[in-house]
Amino acid sequence: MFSQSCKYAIRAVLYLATRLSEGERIGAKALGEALNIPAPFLAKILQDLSRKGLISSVKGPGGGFFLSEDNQNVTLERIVECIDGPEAMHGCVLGFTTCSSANPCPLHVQAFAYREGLRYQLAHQTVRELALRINRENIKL
Amino acid sequence: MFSQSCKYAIRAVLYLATRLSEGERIGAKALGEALNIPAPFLAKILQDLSRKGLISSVKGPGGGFFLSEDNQNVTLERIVECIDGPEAMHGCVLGFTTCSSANPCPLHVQAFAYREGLRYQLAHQTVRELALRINRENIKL
DNA sequence: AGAATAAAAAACCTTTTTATCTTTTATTCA
DNA sequence: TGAATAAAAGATAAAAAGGTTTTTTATTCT
Repeated sequence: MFSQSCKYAIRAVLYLATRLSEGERIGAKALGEALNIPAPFLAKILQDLSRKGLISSVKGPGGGFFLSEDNQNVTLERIVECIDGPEAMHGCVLGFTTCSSANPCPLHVQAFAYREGLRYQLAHQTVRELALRINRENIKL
Repeated sequence: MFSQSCKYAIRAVLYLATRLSEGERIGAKALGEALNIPAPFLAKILQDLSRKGLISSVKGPGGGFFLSEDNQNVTLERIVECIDGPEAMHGCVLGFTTCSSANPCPLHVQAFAYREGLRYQLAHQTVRELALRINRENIKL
């Protein structure tokens, strides 16, 4: 469903949203260690996200990655799009180019329900909202 | 979700189930052409399925791939397992090793509910049953 | 028996994904 | 100002997925 990079990206952003206090920043290395993700690889991913304005960063001593107020209003869907591309959650499960409810592939109904359900969450839930739930329900990253 | 190989495998098996009459067989080359799948690559996949007894084959002139009575009782889940491995539909969406309903990842509830729906179909629907529906509803492959 | 056919098997190549390493640039702070 | 820090950028490496080619083996049909 999601590429490895995309999974890393989601976990990293949620870490920034839930574990960093106001004004605090974290470097790629420390974040990699905290989440058990290869740090140089994670750095690449964070730079992608930063370039597209989904997360923020500052260079130099005391610098690192963090989320601005704006960044917290980003939906998970945009993060997925940024890393896996806009088609990540839209293609047919069986790879049919013509698959639709009018012209369904053999697994269309089940697959569509599954994916749309998840996609709805990703599209409608912001990082901020999800972060609140993670804290409230004490969910691990 | 499914690898390219797995998508090809499912389509190929469903072709055998719906387009071949009693006693008929089809070669990898013709099947590749019919389904728009690179034939040599498809051949390898078919050989995997054949080795594990999910489809049948005979060599030599007039030979090719086909489904025995037994083969038609195979579930799609077994085909997916054969090609993508047993964990294909079981891992956490975010790649957490510890993800479960007791210890959920941030997307667990949504992802789990919808994925189980699809998995249930794959696990309980045989190739024969799906083939009937494909014929009844005139679904394209 | 021998030619033709087609799967099985094995080796190989290409592309994409995942991961690492090195250099450069911007920032802070002493 | 300059040393230290950390992101940005780019180049490289390793592994996996996707795809092709070649050789071998089994079967059929003349």
